[in-house]
Amino acid sequence: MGKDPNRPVILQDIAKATGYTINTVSRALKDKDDISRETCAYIQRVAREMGYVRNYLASSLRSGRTKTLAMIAGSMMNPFYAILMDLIQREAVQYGYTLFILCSQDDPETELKAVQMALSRQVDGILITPCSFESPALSLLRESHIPFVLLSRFQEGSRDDCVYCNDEEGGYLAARHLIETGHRKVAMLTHRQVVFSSRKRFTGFRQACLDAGIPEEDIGYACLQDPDEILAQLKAWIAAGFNGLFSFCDVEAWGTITLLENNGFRVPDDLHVIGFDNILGYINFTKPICSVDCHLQDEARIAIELIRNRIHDPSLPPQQVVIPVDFVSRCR
Amino acid sequence: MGKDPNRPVILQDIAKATGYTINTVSRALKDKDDISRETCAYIQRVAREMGYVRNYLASSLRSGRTKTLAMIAGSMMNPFYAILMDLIQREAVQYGYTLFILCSQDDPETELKAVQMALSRQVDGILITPCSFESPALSLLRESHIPFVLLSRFQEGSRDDCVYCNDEEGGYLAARHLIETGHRKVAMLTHRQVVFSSRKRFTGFRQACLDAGIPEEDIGYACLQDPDEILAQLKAWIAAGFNGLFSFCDVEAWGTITLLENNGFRVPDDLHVIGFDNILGYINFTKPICSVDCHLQDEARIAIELIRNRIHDPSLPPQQVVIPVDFVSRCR
DNA sequence: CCCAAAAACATTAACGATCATGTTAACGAT
DNA sequence: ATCGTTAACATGATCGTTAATGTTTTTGGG
Repeated sequence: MGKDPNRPVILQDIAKATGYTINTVSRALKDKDDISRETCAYIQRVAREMGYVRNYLASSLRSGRTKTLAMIAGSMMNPFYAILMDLIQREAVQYGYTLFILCSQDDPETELKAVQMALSRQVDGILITPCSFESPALSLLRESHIPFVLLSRFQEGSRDDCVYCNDEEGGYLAARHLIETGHRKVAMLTHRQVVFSSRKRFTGFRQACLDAGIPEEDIGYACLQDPDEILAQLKAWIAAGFNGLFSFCDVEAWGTITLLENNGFRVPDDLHVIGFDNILGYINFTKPICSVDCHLQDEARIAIELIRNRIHDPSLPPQQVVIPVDFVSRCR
Repeated sequence: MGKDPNRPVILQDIAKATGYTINTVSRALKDKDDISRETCAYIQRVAREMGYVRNYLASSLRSGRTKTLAMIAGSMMNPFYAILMDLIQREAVQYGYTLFILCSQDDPETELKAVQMALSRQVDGILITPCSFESPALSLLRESHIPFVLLSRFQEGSRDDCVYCNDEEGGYLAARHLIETGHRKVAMLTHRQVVFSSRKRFTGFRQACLDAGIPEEDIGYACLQDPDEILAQLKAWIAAGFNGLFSFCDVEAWGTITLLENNGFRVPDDLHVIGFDNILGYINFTKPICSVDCHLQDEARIAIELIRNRIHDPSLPPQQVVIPVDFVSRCR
């Protein structure tokens, strides 16, 4: 006839146990200031003893704030996103936020569903690296009037909140490093046309080459996905005397290095391959490569800062933060 | 005087628009069977047109099920966990679950907070790779009567639901591979004493060696964290004629390989290093190594299956699933 | 043609918390 | 002594949805 013994403790139980009302208990547990010191301490003690855990569903439904964020990224199999997610999670938890994770697998339809799911969950804000800027998910997001921040993505002329690194400067630094270490025929390789980042990085890359007096024909660029095509391109470059390669990112750089080594080439002797993101600042199980440090930890910190600002004041003007980069040399 | 135009559409709005009651709308949207076909279709159409998204807070509060799961793992910077998370997310979404992600940073206190947070969020179930089996988080979890599944963790004699791979068999296969490829002095190296997995893998490893007639003194084992100590141990082994190394996992194997190569050794010529987890089955940016495939995708699938079973029927006997492993050779 | 049963929808009461107001008593100032 | 103020708590409504029942209306069997 008794109640379920496994039923979680609710405010009502504490109210009954302490003789105060539910409201007073609620306020006491939130350290509101119109409860006397002793009552507050007493209620909190009893709550702790009874093993009370706040029901966020009820709390959020009433208050309108869930203290949850959603992160929507392509895939956690890419260490870049995984590391970013880890950093963001750590940052979010500092402010009492819990993080939903949704992977779009770089598929616009899945991404749209992810946004819908996040909206369904009444998240306070969304952190997203959209597949593209034509993504329907992004349109829905803009219509929904829910705070969101674009991670590592930036569209010229957009009014979305975003945080991204100085890609152009990064490309410039990358080229300058290659040039300073004696490479005079250099190229950039990217797998997927990640809008803007890729172009920006090449813009800076090219500029540094021109500034150093390298002629146009000695500045290579290719956007390829198929390993066979990539290998063919690499062979062509090497045959043409190219000896420096700037990869779009570290992950692609390692892929390229593995590809080269598996095909009898030697890195960096045949081709000096450098990357972007400086993932080695966070993990340490791969071959050391030179890279552009885009300070992911800062990006995570700022992303949370931006979303908090936006949640706090939806009328803020667009917040667009560019993170400065610097070059990390790991040459022998 | 009008209402907030950005206010999301709720059942009430649809009720008003269609002339039915809130309840009917709710039931129609859930395809319940005591609403006529036409009414159901009509309501769903209007709901879609009005851009209705279900409020999970209210829904969950009332129904008692949140359709959320929490995954608690050490860190997403470790690709092993990141990949597992990605796979689990994909699997979870198939069944309508949204995933909270919580990182414990392998710290028992943070882990405990993560569990409390998950409980606060009223998740339907928790997937966790606990720091240790003495973890207070695990105790809380057991007391809370909330469904949970241990990932890649198993404690002899425990009655927790869990899914893990056949570590002993994996170790056996690893050693057999080393032996078959001509290595007669072999060792296993592990960084952290991950309870059971590590011991089990060595048990199998050692057995395979003994079965092949390798004497005890030619079977090495070390559990070290400090890179300097690891390097010293590796040097000692190599000096003693050891030429085969079984790393606890792929990530550690790559770390070891990088360490060796940075110190003038050559892999696999000086030391053939193999790993565990077959992460290369999911990512492809690192040096190819031989590894034991523990079928992470199966683990993810089964984890979700187990948690769903447990949610559906809390009285089920403990479900403990061992995933068979096999060896993937990537020798040149 | 009556009654039982089913179909299709409505009504009411939760779920567990928080918000906006009430209420009471104590206190100091005038 | 009166009034206003504040401290400390209580009351009632509400968040948006779903579960448990009601209430009609229709249908079919004898």
